[in-house]
Amino acid sequence: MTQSSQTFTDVLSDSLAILQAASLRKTQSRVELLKALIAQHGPFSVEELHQQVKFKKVDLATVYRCLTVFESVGLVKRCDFGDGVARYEIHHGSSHHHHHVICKICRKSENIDDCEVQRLEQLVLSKGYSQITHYLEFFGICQKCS
Amino acid sequence: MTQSSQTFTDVLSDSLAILQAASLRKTQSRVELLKALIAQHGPFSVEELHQQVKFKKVDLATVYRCLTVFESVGLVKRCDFGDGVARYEIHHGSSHHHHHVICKICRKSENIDDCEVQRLEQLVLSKGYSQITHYLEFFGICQKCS
DNA sequence: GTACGTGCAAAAAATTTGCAACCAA
DNA sequence: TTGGTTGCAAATTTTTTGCACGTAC
Repeated sequence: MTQSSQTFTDVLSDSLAILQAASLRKTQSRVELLKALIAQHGPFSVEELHQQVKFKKVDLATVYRCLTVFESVGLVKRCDFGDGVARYEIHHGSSHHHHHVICKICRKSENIDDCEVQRLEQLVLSKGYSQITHYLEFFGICQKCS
Repeated sequence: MTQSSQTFTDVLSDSLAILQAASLRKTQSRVELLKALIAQHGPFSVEELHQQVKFKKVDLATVYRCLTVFESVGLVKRCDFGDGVARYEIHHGSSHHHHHVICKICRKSENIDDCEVQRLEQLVLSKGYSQITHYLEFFGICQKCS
């Protein structure tokens, strides 16, 4: 697993530290969401996350708002799997750059840890763009579905 | 330009042939949409396409329905730029595999014609997935916006 | 105490669907 | 003729926003 070098508790406290460093309050909603994001390896859709936290009285609108904030401070990464639903996964110190393979049928994803795309970013740089990032996803049909 | 090896007319008639080969009718809405998709290099959002064809009495729902059909026969490619809006670009014989750089601010895109990612697909293949495709987009800020 | 955040409800944006009329083959 | 398509309207789905209240610091 990508994030096994740190325990759940480590990642959570690091995440909370990032929140506080950004002058963001440690509210129950945010803590619950972070716990959900860290406990299982995402990416999760907003709806999936809401399912996990709504019994703690966390509203769907709050989920949207928290995820937006989390993304702005780099706590989560937004992923788009081409189906019109935004997904988020936790991002922390020991979670390195990676991509996903998404099953075209069940929509489950698996990590792809290799990435040779940095070189291509040079090309983009030479076209005059700055602050370049890239987004790479693989689509296929997993064994269970085929 | 990517598709300059064929003229507008060539690409349009090829596209219409694909439609007919798939037993899909050559309706005015579909022709107008294809013309819009071919005339300028996309990708276009559904809304942008609708703006281009609505004076021809093509309804927004029809745009959605046509694009879904076009995608299912490989006439267009769906692109997600991570902003929750689906975009489509024409795909035809002489339009080769490519990616985009998307400006984080104006959302305009430019083609990236190099792709070395095929090798990575081998890795995905070895994980038991079939019918693998990949999706790669670059994000950055273009000169005009920075 | 004072912002910042939240719940709730309503609005907005994006997409899908039902159905009668239309039209391409 | 006739079944695939469309326009229109309504319904869903996804996301955002306004506002008064709650709460972290």
